[in-house]
Amino acid sequence: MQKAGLETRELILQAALEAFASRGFKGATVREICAAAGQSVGSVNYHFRDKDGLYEAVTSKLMEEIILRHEPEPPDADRLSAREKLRIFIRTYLARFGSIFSGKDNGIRGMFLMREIMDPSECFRRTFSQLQSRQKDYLLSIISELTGQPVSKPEVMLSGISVIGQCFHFIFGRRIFGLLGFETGRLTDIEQCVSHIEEFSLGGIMAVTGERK
Amino acid sequence: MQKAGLETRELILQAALEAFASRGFKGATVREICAAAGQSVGSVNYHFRDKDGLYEAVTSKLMEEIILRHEPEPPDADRLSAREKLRIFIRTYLARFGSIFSGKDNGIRGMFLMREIMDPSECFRRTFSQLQSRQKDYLLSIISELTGQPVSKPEVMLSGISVIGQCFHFIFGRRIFGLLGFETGRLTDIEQCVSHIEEFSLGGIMAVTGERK
DNA sequence: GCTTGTTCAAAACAAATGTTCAAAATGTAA
DNA sequence: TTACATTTTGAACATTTGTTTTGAACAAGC
Repeated sequence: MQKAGLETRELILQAALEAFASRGFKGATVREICAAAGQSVGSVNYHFRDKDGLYEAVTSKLMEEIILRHEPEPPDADRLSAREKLRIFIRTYLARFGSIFSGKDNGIRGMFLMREIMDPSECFRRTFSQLQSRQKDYLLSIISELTGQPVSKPEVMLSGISVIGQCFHFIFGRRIFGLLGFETGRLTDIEQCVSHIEEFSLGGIMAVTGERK
Repeated sequence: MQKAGLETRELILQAALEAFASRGFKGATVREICAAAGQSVGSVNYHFRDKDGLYEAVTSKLMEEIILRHEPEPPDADRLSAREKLRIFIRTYLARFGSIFSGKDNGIRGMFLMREIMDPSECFRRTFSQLQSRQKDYLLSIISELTGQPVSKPEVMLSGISVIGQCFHFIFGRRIFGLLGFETGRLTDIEQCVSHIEEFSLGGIMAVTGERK
């Protein structure tokens, strides 16, 4: 395998990610992708067999990148209080998904993920499920530690959904905040969002589980 | 205009909604739509000019239906306490959007909406923006009344996003709860979800705005 | 230098898809 | 019934699009 071969492969993958993200699998054409990559139409057949092969390559590459960056538990978790862990969890969630949904590439990867969430391919389903499952377990353990209640308690699980729901909406909602009518200016400061979600969630968790801090 | 004409128009609209929702604009073909509606290919041209016209008809009809059912403020709002208003707001949100995202038609309308959110047409943008804006205003007024703080306060707006975020995730998350790894069985009881979001949000709002109930 | 395997470009092909149109069918009113 | 408007049909057309193929350019090994 020659160096040039790998390079054009990457060029096509990048162009394909953008095209699939913004126009979907059917909407994106291999001609358009190859043109954007400065390659000829035949190159898709050579490097990826066909359009499906290209799509799968894009998906698995993206999921690999994401899963590499998404270790839910920080390495020094042992020395942190439950409250600190919660704050770090929220910040990490916002930072990581924030960069995916509105990062340097204008949220292209986020668009791609949303399309996959709505209509998941096998590769995505497997990877994402595993990713989210670990994240959920860690979050529930934090809430459990915070409240002294077992993770099996309904209130703990429901609180977990509430926390994730807020985080997700602060990220995903950006795309539709123009529609939602919220003032979006303040939300550029991630740390302020983190502080809000932390305080709000702590108050909510305590209220739901009947504990007082 | 004859009666039969209106009828086939509706048949095509229904089939088109399903096709567009599950396969997107590009993915759905007019042949497939017409076949599902038991009509010939030419009928789209006759009733809707072309595929774009059909799509716009589907969108505007759906948005009309939705906007009719989404008056945010209940008629007897004056006689309710702020807390009751919040609970009703949450219940209404879950019920209405719940039926859209997982109702009798298997969430087809929700799928269509998600596609529009990601890549909004002009008709959708206008209608949805107006809808969400009224909903936001009403929610913020509730929170303002609840805390005695003006709606302009950042904490009030942030709390609004937290409440909406939870509601949205309890609905939308169903579609990906299988992926998320949460136990989804309990969530079939809407009233339990309402109670949780209400308690959690009250605790959160009070914690964030520094009030005690 | 010759061969071989790899990479790439462009033309060619076949299938699909949106659109058009003229004729047929159907319904309505006189 | 007759005449007219409305609706439906399905074949035909032009375009788009995924795929295949053929040959050239290029590097590496003998």
